[in-house]
Amino acid sequence: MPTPEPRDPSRVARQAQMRDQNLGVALRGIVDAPEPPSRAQLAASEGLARATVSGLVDHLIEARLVRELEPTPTLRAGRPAVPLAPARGTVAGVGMEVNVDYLGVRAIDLAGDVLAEHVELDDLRDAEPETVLHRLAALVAPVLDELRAGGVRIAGTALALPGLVDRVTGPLRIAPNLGWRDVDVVGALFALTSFPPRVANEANLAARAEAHARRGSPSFAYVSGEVGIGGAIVLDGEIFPGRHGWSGEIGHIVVDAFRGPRASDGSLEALAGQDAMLRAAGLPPTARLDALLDALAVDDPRATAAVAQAARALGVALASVANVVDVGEVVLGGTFGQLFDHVHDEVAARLDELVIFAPWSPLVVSPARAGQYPAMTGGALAALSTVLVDPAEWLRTQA
Amino acid sequence: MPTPEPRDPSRVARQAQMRDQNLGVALRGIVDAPEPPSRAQLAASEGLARATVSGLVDHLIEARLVRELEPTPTLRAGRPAVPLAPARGTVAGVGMEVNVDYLGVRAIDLAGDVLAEHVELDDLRDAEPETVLHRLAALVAPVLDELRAGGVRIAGTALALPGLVDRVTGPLRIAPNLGWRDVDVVGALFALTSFPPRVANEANLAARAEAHARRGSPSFAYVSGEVGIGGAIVLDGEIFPGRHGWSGEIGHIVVDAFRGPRASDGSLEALAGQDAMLRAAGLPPTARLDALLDALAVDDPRATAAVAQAARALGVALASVANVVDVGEVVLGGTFGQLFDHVHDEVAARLDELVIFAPWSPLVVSPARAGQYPAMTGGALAALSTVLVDPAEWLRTQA
DNA sequence: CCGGTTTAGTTTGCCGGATGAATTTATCCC
DNA sequence: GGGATAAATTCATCCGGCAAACTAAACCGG
Repeated sequence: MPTPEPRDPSRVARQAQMRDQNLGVALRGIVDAPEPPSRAQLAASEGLARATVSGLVDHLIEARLVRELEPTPTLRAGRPAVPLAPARGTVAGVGMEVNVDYLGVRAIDLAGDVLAEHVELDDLRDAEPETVLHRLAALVAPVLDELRAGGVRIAGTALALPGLVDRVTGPLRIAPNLGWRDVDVVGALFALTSFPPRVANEANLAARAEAHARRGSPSFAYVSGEVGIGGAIVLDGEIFPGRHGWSGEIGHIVVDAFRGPRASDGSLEALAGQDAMLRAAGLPPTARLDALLDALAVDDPRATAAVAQAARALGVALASVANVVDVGEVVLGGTFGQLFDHVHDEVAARLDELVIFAPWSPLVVSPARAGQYPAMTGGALAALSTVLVDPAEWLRTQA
Repeated sequence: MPTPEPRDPSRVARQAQMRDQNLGVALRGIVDAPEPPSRAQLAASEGLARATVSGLVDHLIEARLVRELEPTPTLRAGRPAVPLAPARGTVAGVGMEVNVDYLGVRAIDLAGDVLAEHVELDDLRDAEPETVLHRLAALVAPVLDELRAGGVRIAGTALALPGLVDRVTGPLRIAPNLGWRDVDVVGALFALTSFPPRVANEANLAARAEAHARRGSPSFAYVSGEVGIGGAIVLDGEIFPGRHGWSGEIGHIVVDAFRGPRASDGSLEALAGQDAMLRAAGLPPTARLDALLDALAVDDPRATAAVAQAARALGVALASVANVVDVGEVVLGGTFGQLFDHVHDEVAARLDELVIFAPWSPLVVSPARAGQYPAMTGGALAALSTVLVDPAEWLRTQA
C-alpha cells in the first residue's frame, strides 16, 4: 500500500479549529477597526451571532489581548455599548534592523504604540556579521528584559536586513551592500537573545509597515530606495512573499538590456541606485543624499539630469511590475520618498504610457508615509501577526 | 449610529459551512489524486475521520460527481478498498477561444476527458466582434445541446481572448491583435447561448491548463507567444489573478527603455513578438512561423540572429519577472514552445545571470506540455473549478 | 419618580456535524 | 473453517455556533 502521503490539512474544517479561527476573526476585527467596536457591532460586521462574539471577547479579555473602554455617553436610548480596543502594553512585537548606516530595535504593542526604541547610527558596510550581531543583541537584550519585567509578553522578534533572506530555512543568503553572504543570522541571534527571530528582507518589512499605515487592505508596489533598491508587492494588505520570501527585487529589473557587456549593467539599481545618481550628478561617491537634494534645490543641471534619468528608469521598471502583477498604486519610500517631488511626474508619465490597463484604471504614485525606519516597525508588526493570525494557538504556546 | 459596514464574512467559521467545505476537500482529494484513493486513504490524507469521509463520499456519489471503481485484487489481507474516481460524463466545463487564427470549443468532464471539441481555422484579425461571436455561438450551441441531451450538466463556460478582460465587471477592454476594444462579450454570448460565460485572458487560461498538466501545484511563469506575447504567473497551481485579472502582461515589460522615442519601442513584444522576429529574419510579414523554423533548420544567419536577439529580450524580461515574484520555473508556450530548442540556452543563461536568487535556487526553463489550444482546455477547467471549489453550493444552484 | 422603549449583552436549549469506539463486511492465510 | 487484517458503517458523544428569551442599562415622556 502506498503510504498515505499527508497532504496539507489546512483546508479541512474541524470544530476544534472553528473556535480558534473565530477567535482570530474577533481579535482582528477589534484591532483593525477604525473605531473601537462593541460586541454587537462586531457580531454584525463579522456575521456572527451576538452570543458567539460575547464568548470570544470574554476569552480575549481574559487573555489580556483586548480591553473594554468606558462606555461613551451617547444620546441614544438603550443600554450603552462597551467599546472594545486592543490591550495596551500586554504583548509586544519586536522589530530589529541592520542596515548600511544604522542598526536598531523597536517594540510595538497590539494597540500600535511604541513601547521601546533604540537606534545606533554607524557605517556598517563591510563590518563583520558577528560583531554587528553582537552589537544588535546588546541593544535588544535589555529591551526584552525590561518589557518582560513589566509584564509584557513578547510575541516574537523579527530582523530586517537589506538582502536576500531564505524564508524557509532561515539564513541570510546575500546582502551586497553589507558585504554579508550565507550568514546564519537566526542561529546567531537565537544564541544571543534566546529568541528565534524571523528574518526578512528590509523592503518587505517596510512595505508591511506601509500597508499598516494605510489601513484597509491596500494593494501597491513598494519601492525602497536605500543604498540598493529593494521593493515589495502588497496585495490586499498582505505582503506577497513568493516561494522563499525573495519577491519584490525590483532593483534587479533590467530596463536597458543592451547597455553594457553584461545585461545587469542596465538594471534599475545600476541606473537609479544612490551611487549611480550621485555619480551622474557629479557628486563624490562619499556624498550623501542631502548633497543631491541641495543641488536640486538650486537647479543644478547635472543633478536635475541625473534624477530625471533615474526617474525614467524607475518609471519603466515600475510599469513592468504593474503589468505583471496588476497593482494600481506605487509607493515610493526611502531615497525615492525624499526625492518624491522630483521624480513623481516622470514616474507617473511612464506608468501612464506603458501600463496596458492605465486607460481603464489609472495608476497612483504616492510617497511612503510609514515614518522613519519603517522596516523596524514592519518587523514588529510581523512578530505581532503571530498573535493576530491565530491567537488561540499563540496562547497555547505561551501557557 | 454608523451603519455596521458588512465586512468580508468569508473568514468566519460556521458549522453550516463546515460540511460544504469538507465536501470540497473530499472532491478535490479524489479528483487531484494521482491514483484513485479509497475512503480510508482519503481520510488519512486529508486528516478527517473515516466516518466523516464516508458521509461526504456518499453525498458525492449520489450527486454523480464521484464514482466507485471495482476493487482491484490486492494481495493483502483485509477487506479490499473501493477506489474512488471522478465521475465521467456527468458534468462538463466548456472552454471557448477566439484568437487571431482560429476559434473553437472544447468540453471536458471531471475526469479530464474531452467530451466534445470543434475548431475552425480562419484569420479573424479585424473581423467584427459581433460576427465572430455569432460564429462562436453557432459552434457552441449544438455542443451544449448535445451534452445536455446526454445527461451532462454544464458547470459553466469560459471564453479565452487574446486581450485585457475585466474580471470584475466582465467586458473585454482591449484585444490589440483582434482589433477589438470595449466589447461586452459576456452580454453578447449570454444572449446567444443563454449561458453567462466567464471571460479571461488567453494566456491566463493556457497557464491554467499547463498547471493542470503538471499536477502537484507547480509554480512557474508562463509565456504564451502568439501574435502578441502574453503570460501568466502560476503559484502553487493557482493562477495569480491580480486585482482585475490583468496580471502577467509580460509582453509589455520594457527591456530597452532608451531604444526609441517611445519607451514602448523597447517592450518585449516589440522586440520578440512574432512580427518582429519575422521582420528581423528578413521574412515577409505575411510569413508564418513555419517559414522561420525552416530558415533556422538550414542555419540561415539572419533567422538565427533574429531568434537570438528575441531570446535575449525574452530572457531578460523573464528574469525581471522571477526577481519580482520569486518563481523558480519558466514555461515557454505558443511560438516560444515551438522555438524552444532555439531559445532555451539563451533564456536560461540570462536567468542565471540576472536573477538574484539563481545561485541558491537555479531556474528551470521548460516547454509547455498542455497540448494544442491550451487556452480552450484552461477555460473548460476554469468552468469546472466552480464545481470543485464548492460542490455543495454548486449542487444547490443546480437543484 | 415611574413605566415604556430601545439597545447591549448574557443565558439557555437546540441542532448540525465532526469524532472515536464498536461493529459489520470482505478479503487473505493457514 | 477459523483467525488475522483492513475497509466501511453505525452509534453515542461532544463541541460550538445559533436563535430566542431574558436581563441590564440607558433615554424619554408624563
